[in-house]
Amino acid sequence: MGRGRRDLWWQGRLRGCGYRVTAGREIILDALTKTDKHLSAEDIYLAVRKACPGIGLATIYRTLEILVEMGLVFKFDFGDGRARYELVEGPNKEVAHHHHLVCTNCKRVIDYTDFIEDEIELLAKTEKGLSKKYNFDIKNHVIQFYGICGNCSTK
Amino acid sequence: MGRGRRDLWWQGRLRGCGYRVTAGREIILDALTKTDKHLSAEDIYLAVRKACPGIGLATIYRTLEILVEMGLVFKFDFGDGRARYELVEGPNKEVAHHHHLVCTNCKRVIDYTDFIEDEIELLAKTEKGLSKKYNFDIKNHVIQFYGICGNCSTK
DNA sequence: TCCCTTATTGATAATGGTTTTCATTATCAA
DNA sequence: TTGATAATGAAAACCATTATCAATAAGGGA
Ligand SMILES: [Mn+2]
Ligand SMILES: [Mn+2]
Ligand SMILES: [Zn+2]
Ligand SMILES: [Zn+2]
Repeated sequence: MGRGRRDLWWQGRLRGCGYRVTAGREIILDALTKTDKHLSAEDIYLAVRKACPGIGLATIYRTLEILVEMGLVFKFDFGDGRARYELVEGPNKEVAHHHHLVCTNCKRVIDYTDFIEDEIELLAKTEKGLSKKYNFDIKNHVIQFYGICGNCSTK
Repeated sequence: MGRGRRDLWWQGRLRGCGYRVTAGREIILDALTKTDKHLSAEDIYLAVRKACPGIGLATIYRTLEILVEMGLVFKFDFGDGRARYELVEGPNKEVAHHHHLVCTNCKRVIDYTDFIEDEIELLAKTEKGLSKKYNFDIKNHVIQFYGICGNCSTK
């Protein structure tokens, strides 16, 4: 396992898109890599402040916008009034592709990877058909199930 | 085909949930029934003003919140900074269940019903499995494909 | 290594969709 | 018809996100 200077994998992608490599961008990407939660911009802001106290919230938003545009990060709306961000894929694919169960009552979000194989297969077929019929270049997809989680239904 | 007083189908549901039947609610539901577009609160406000000039924007928001909670209306986020609303199902199912293609460039939204049969079948299976495993009562789902539409890619 | 161009940043104000407040009005059961 | 109370409109408040702008830092070239 490589032990060299860490987290170089995304630097090339940033530079390739004409962006500069900065401490803020490194630490934000770091925060997203280290968690399995669905962080809001403010969550990231607070987490990142420890290692980089001077950072501004605007930088968080600007960086996230870039990362989403580059396809490194997903931006989600789970219905709680703020956007949530999640790494698409880690350097060695530690983050698996998955879909979401969203509780409309407590806003809890459950990642699931069960049944993903069948879904992926169907999605591939559907994407191909839709791309052709609607002349639409599909980049990614969102599948979310909404309902009431176990915690909320027992009350 | 019945010809009696129109649009009574939702009145029972409103009352059943403890809500009163009002002119505003009727006309808002009417606007949603009459269109195949994905209306924002302001779109509805402007459309409804013609028939009900005194109505306030706050009433639109309050009514939509109720309709979403009752399951008569879907609330979507297509990434253009405002929520979009769409009738779940008309009185006689004029509105078919469908999914969406969303252009991340121009924000255009395409409804599609192709491939829906396979999707529905898979979703039913997936929902059953997820409900049991995660003790989650699934009420509905969202499937959206993101990408670049034909208009945007030719430029 | 130093310079220079310019992308990036932090602080702050502005924006704008949505929610809240509150006094007035309308619904509907009795 | 009446009374309890839900619903409404106008306006202000809220608050996540974006824009502004002067200061700073990245990095290609000398
Ligand atoms: Mn997730
Ligand atoms: Mn639609
Ligand atoms: Zn819950
Ligand atoms: Zn487009």
